[in-house]
Amino acid sequence: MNEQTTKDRLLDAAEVLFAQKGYEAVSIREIAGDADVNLAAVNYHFQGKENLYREVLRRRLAPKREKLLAALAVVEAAGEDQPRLEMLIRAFVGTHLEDALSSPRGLLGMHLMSREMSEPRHGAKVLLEELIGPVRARMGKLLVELLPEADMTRLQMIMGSIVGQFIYYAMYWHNHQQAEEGMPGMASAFVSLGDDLEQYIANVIDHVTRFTLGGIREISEGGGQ
Amino acid sequence: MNEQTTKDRLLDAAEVLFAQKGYEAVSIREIAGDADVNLAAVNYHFQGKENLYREVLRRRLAPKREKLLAALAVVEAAGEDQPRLEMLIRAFVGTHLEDALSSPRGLLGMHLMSREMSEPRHGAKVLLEELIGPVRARMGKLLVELLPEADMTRLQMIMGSIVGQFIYYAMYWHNHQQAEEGMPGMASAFVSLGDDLEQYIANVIDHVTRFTLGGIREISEGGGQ
DNA sequence: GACTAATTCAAACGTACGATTAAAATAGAC
DNA sequence: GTCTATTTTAATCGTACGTTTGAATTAGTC
Repeated sequence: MNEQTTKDRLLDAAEVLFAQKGYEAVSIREIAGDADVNLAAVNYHFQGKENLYREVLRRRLAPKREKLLAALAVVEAAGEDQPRLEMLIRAFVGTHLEDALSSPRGLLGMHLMSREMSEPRHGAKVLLEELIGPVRARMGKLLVELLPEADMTRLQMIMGSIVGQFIYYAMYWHNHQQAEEGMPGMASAFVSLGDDLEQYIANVIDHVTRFTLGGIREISEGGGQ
Repeated sequence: MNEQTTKDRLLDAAEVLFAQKGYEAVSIREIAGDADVNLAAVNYHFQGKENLYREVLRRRLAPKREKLLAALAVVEAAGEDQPRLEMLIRAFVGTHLEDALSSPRGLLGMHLMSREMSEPRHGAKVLLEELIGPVRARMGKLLVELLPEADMTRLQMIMGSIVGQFIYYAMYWHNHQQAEEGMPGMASAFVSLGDDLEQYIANVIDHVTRFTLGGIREISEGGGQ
């Protein structure tokens, strides 16, 4: 009847719960219950809650890292006649967000990563750096190449502005979905950005790309200070 | 010897701990211990942990709301000959961040708010909306006035880009400070954005303002889609 | 089918938590 | 100084948590 192994059932259930509520708010009893698995299985297969969490992160983020590196490689290979800066931004934002659309569970990875970036958990910091570090390094190298006149601090802040927007829009969808169930008073203050995830993501990709390009241009033109 | 009331000691200790570790990771025993106060005082004065947290938020965010509304009023009063869009962005970002510099504890309010915005706690949602709702409403009204050609969705996304950057840079400082204590390996991947908070904040205000203005210009010029 | 290793299971362990209680101590009013 | 209301204190309650245990079950090998 159930083809999945106990280990996979646990990973699946844990992923949903961790993404929805955060690490601390989820008990392994709840995970085991959702996975229809005995409580002790968590410790048998993962040697503890913290490591289960790390495995959830790794499983979702490692493929995403590869997709991102591949997308950046395309930009690297592009000729100088092409709009490589726009390609770069769009590749970064688009790959991230389209991955979230690729499967019904894709969005969970974005929640997990966004949460972890805005508030790194102690036990997962090293893993997170292993997963996003290479992407950041490669993107940084490309930015240096495409914006040779900018110093390191400025490049760092540009990346911050991109990532900041990006995380915000991921969190926004998450919170917006949760807010809709039972908080009608909240809705009046929020203008809906669309109820269709696919359309929302397309909007965000387009907006962040153009907004970022404009921001970079403004900063680059002005020169120092 | 100690002039502060028990209530204030609790609020002060709780504020630091909640900002540093988040609501769930702090126990009322820890708060009472830091405040040098009996455990039961929390429930006597605040009727529970959740309400203590709300009072911490309220105490820090209510004055900030007033400062923001005052700053926005100045922009509203400005004549059309002045660069009101730039004034608006700078007022919003600057007031937020300069408040964080106004006292040694000012930064705590930013952490609390950023955390709460990126992941609203159930018990504090209504309070948060009461504190940031009026600011968002007034700022939205101003944006509509200054960017009459943009539709609601676009304005909403512009505000998202501003807030997203803003929260990211607040969190960044927070995490950066924590990362420095005992994670030297992390530093290699991060380019430091400065160790001086005052300089950091000045940089962020300037960067976010210019970046945002560029982004808005790019989006407005392009027109629809 | 017997033997072994891997897995699942029910039960319990120790701990930390938020909350409550009733007595003790303090402060304020007259 | 006495009486009352407020505040502080130590002790305890019930609960939920992550983890551990040892027996029961299943799967794999010859």
